[in-house]
Amino acid sequence: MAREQKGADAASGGDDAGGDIKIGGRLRHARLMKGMSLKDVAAGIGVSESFISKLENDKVQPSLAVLHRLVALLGINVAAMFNNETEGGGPLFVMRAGERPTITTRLRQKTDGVVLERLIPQTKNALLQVNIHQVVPGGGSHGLISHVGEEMGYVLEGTLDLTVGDQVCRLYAGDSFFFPSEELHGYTNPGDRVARILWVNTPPTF
Amino acid sequence: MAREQKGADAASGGDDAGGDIKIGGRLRHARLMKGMSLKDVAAGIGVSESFISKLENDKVQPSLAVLHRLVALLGINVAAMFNNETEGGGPLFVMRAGERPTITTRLRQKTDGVVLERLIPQTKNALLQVNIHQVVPGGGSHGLISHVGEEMGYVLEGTLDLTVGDQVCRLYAGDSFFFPSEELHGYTNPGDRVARILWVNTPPTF
DNA sequence: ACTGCTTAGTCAAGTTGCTTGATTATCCAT
DNA sequence: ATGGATAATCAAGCAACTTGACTAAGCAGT
Repeated sequence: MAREQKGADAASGGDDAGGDIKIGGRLRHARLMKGMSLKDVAAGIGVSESFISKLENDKVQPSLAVLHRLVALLGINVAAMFNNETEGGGPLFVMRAGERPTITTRLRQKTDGVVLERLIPQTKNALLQVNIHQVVPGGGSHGLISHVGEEMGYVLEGTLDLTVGDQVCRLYAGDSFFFPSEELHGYTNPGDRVARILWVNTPPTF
Repeated sequence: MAREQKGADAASGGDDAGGDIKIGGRLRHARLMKGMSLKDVAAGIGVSESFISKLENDKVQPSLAVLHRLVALLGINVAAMFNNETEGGGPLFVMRAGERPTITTRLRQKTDGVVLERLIPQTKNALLQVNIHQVVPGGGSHGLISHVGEEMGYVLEGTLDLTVGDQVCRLYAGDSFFFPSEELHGYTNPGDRVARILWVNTPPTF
């Protein structure tokens, strides 16, 4: 009686739930962004902790009701789960060295001579935000930004005085840094030539 | 889940071992940079896991023999424990240009002559994973990885042939790229000198 | 309706990574 | 020796997460 049975998910390679779209990774990302644990999320939407675990590992598909509560709690929208399309032709998006858009950010007058150069497309639901900050000598960003997530940077050239919390650190070309975005952070260029820093944020939303 | 910081023992009166120099934080940083667990380190130098924990929490001072094995395993030198540079206390994590661990990784696939240089510590639930890939001429990684998330890169120097899905693109110094990690991707270095690419993944949950 | 299959969701046990308290072993100074 | 400090171990515990067995609800097809 035991017939050939499975075959259903053979195409999608494993024990994921039914071969549907995989949203687990994005859910996990959004959760980690908010600094929540499985238990937090589970309690927040009224399901079990293990169920969230299975969701994030694509072992199950949530019902619409659950999904709705979930995205509401995580501060994302349902659309963010499904559009994995980068606009344009293929999935690969390349921006050439001289052809990237530069944004002169003078959010306030405190942002002296910082030019942002966008390295990746800014889709609305992106998980990454990467820019090259060009800071003129004496310039800097005294942003008292404090958002969730993590950020890191790599000094391409020049010198940078980076302040994070109450730590100040002078960075030179080739140095890299990392800190949780909750910390207040700002920077200035103490050198006498332009500093260029490749800066990575996650996530850009919220 | 806010991060609990405890921060009480800064005044050297706490339960740290003997009021000596505190090397725990640096040991932990070095360990995280290598992406190792307490158990890994403990097994690597032949002590118990809990002992490493106490070391990193400055509950105990290692013997010279243990310290020697420790720094050998972590790829640091004993001097790095005692020069009172910036790092140690706060949330900011800085890796100097020449001091980053390089991992001659043979990822699962054939990874010909690719050296990874880790730019940020590798914790379990990190949202970012950033490395500099050093690819020798003719070398490359044909990783058939397909995980959830996004990734991007920035060519620091050299030339790279990047394959994503069925697209192939030749990249030069200063170019940047971006694609969703679900796509199969690999790369080779078609040039005649080393290529260095700053590579960002999110999330590294696989 | 009934039967059977699939699957969202729960409960409990297991795993991992780390911390802590109690205990033993080792060194060093009287 | 002998006692005290402490390096190091063992075992228990905790928190975050995963996994397997189970329950229940939906949706087919006779």
